[in-house]
Amino acid sequence: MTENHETPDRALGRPRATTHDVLAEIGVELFTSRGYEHVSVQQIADAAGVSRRTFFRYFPTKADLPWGDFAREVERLRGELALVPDGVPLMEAVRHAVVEFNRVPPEAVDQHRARLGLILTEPELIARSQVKFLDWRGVIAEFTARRLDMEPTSFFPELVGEVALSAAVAAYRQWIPSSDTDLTTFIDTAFAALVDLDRLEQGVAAQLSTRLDPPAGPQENHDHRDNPGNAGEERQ
Amino acid sequence: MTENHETPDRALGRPRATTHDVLAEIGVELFTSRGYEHVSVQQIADAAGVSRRTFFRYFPTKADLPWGDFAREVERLRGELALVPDGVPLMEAVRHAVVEFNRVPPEAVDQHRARLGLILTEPELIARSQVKFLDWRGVIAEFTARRLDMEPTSFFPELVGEVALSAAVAAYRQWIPSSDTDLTTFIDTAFAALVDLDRLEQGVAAQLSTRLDPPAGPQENHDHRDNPGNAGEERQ
DNA sequence: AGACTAAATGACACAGGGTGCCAATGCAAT
DNA sequence: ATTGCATTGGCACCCTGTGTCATTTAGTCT
Repeated sequence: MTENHETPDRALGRPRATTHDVLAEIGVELFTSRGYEHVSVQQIADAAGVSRRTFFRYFPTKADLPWGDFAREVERLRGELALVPDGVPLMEAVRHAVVEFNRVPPEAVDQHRARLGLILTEPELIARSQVKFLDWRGVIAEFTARRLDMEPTSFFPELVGEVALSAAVAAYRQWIPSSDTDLTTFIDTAFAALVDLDRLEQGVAAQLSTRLDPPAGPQENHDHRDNPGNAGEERQ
Repeated sequence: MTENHETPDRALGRPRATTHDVLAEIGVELFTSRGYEHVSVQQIADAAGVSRRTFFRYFPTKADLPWGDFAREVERLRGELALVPDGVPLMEAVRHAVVEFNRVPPEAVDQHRARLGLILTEPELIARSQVKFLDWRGVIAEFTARRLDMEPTSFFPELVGEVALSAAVAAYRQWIPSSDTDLTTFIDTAFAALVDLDRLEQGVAAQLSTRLDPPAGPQENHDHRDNPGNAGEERQ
């Protein structure tokens, strides 16, 4: 879209005065400290030493700021899906891809948490998320469509895209305030619950929860493959 | 919230110059004919014979127009859930309530389709939907929380709320352009797929789809009045 | 009838988001 | 030095949304 022109050929014309990343960083900083509504685009532009008009050449909307180069992220998700062998069952494949997609390097965790906190808290950003996630859902829908031999806009592909995003968002919401548990664990648990949805009654729910509330005795091995969800905690 | 003051006690003071419904009707009409972005609040106000300032006393946002009195609708959903007997399994209960919630009288179908079409098509309205649906999800989460004996903001209640909305939205998207099939059928199918998510491979998907595409086989007359909630459940 | 009360409206001003337009800028190649 | 060109900055403009206040229009009380 607007992104990805950071270093195409670096040839001629007046040099750029800023970067998506710089603007995003300054913006998120101001938003978290003063609150989204109390920060004007003018202030962000000033802090970046750039005119207001130029800001809008980098980001189409003030609300796009915390998303950084999200188009690139969506491509990363597409890549994760492409890596999954054809033999893996549909939802297992989606689950694995989404989990891997949400693996963040330890040093970037705090910043990531801040961004997600903003995105899922501030009303105007919550609103914008629905639009930003359109492509995200689309990638899942495309993958599902290929698997089911259907059109990407038909019922089940769209449903799977929608549901996968639901699981991810619910996981984000729980992860944001909890500094102990790894994000991938939440994601993985969400998908596990998704697949067991029809058995989700008091007993089952409590059992699944034990994975999240830290150490309370011997965990029963809910074994999903090589257990991708439980990594990352001892990496600080 | 802002609504529900249409006819409280009808006492003293200057009489109202318009209604939520009138403004909404005019707005949706203009939006569908000229496109959301090309209609200004000023134009809507003019068409309703009201000042622009007054418009914003009825609706907090231009994007709230197509939603009508959504708070009342959310209460209706809460009511549907309250009617479900305690014995019914969780997802079955949610499914039934959402299906009933989405039953629209035949004479209101066209208008409803127009509104949903706007809401799920126009970017700014798509964005707003995320905020509007917050309470909707909350109602499902509360119900789930009571069933699982958990806090409404904990993981599984939020997940179920999120997922239920996903199913509904995916159903809406498919229903909008298809004038033949009843909305409740789509909703019901979506929930059926939800519960069978882990078995959703080529064969199963195709089988579930047969309910939607009428062409082949004995066409079951869409008599939605009878068997409301279990059109798709026949697991072993 | 006339004064009083109160809810709602309308007019105005203002901050902020977003866009179109055009001249100015600064670097590279000629 | 001149030219080419992508990018910037400044300006005007429309729109959304909000605070403020005088004005309207009823019902009610004396």
